[in-house]
Amino acid sequence: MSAPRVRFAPSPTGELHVGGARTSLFNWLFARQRGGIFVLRIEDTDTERNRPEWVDGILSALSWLGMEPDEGPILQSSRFDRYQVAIDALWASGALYACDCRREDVDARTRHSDTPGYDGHCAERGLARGEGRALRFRAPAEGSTVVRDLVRGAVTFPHASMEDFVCVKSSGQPLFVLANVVDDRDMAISHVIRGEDLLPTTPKGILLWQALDRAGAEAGGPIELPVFAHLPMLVNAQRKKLSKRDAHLAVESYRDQGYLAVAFRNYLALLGWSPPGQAEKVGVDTLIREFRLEDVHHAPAFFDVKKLAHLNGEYIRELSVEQFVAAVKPWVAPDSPAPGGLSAAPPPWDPQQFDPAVFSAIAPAVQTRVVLLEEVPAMVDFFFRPELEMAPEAWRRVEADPQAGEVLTGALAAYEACEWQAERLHETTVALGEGLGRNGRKTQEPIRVAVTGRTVGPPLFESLELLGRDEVLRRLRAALERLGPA
RNA sequence: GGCCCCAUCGUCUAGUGGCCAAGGACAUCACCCUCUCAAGGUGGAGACACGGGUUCGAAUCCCGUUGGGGCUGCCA
Repeated sequence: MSAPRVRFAPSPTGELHVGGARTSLFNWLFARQRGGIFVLRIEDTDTERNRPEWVDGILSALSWLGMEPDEGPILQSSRFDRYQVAIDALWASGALYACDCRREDVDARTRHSDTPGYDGHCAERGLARGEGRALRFRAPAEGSTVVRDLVRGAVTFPHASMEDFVCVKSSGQPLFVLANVVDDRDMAISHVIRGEDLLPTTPKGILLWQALDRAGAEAGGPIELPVFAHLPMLVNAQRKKLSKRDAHLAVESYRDQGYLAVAFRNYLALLGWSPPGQAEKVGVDTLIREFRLEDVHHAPAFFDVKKLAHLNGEYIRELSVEQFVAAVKPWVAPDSPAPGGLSAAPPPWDPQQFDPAVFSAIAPAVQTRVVLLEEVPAMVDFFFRPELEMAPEAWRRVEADPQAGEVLTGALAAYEACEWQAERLHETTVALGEGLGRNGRKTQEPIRVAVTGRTVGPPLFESLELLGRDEVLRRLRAALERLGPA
């Protein structure tokens, strides 16, 4: 069998959303596995509601995920002449008829009918093509069309339930089904891998395909029908198809939050499919090697951000410190502009204050404590902003601690003399606590809050070491002052 | 309403007639580790929608019911 040609064919009506990304991934995996070609086609026949600039977003999102198209983007809006040829051939062969019915007239006629949809009013009127007249496909009255689907098997659609559907608007513009079929023929697509929502329109496409064969629309004669594979939908918490209304759908927003592309891609692959064996965290090589359309699950899947986040944490921890530091750079020391269309939130400090050496030193401790790259700045901000941001709830804990003053005073004295090294600071602090009848856990808290402004954060004594004696003492004094006389 | 698809722990899934008193992962709970928080380790709770068949044997096959979803547009 020759190398397959597949396509991802989004309509640019928004940013690339996770459902589209999953569809794209399965197409891409299939192509890579078999040495095929992955085509990106932009379905923008509806000129009313498409925005050309969205194409850039789709491209950059695909690129982020490592799924660069081998061909394209090909815009349907640039191919109207091709559709015109197909429409003329179809018309000449009698596969189409003109219709000037208005929607409300059709509705009025069919309101009490058993068979909803268009009633074939214009089928035999012999109307000429022309302004204000749509073109409908003459659907067969009997028989059925079978969709051969790699994930679902053979699905039969009786023609009796199919209306004479419109495939050319009264404006002369082709509708999705027609453009889709003409493109798949022209681009020699061998496998149509897309969302299950397109399954019901597939028989229409097949009928159009066969009509095009009969009409001799292309010089080369009949073209073999592609193999279909309809992927289960991605649904929201209400089990409804993901729509633009659902929040947190844009792939770009995951990138901007600091999800790693490898993690995101790995997670996407787990939606509707699973690698053999027990491991879910698998590299792209395994994905490409093991992916099987035949093994794709049939039921819809919910996009679980919690699981994605966990996977992301695993991938973050797997990074070397150097890789981690490089990956976080847009969040802690942004260049302008950021690479790859990334739009990271600016760090809460003056860039001048950022010290790469300090950050690199604390990075290993940070790496196990974040699940998203965007969480990093808040975890290390106390290093890089002289005016400490004190979390109110953290300070309340200090105020509620009757020994807080003693701990801080004791620490101030002990740290003035102590060797400035994390392990020494640890021992010193524990000793200080013992004198007050406190364990290490209790002792470190007021100090941590005084120095970092929070009750949680990176290991305290390493942080103190990095901050330096003078700064630590300064913050301890400030906290003491804020606490007031005991 | 019509046509079509689907149905295993809360979630994502393994399972293709006996290896399943149903396995893994996330989430959750407990414990261990521990300077906080994480990470890590150990353990727990947690599902075959229901009813009929077929079969020596069914989560796996068939039928029905119920439930969910998609499509039904001169959107894609």
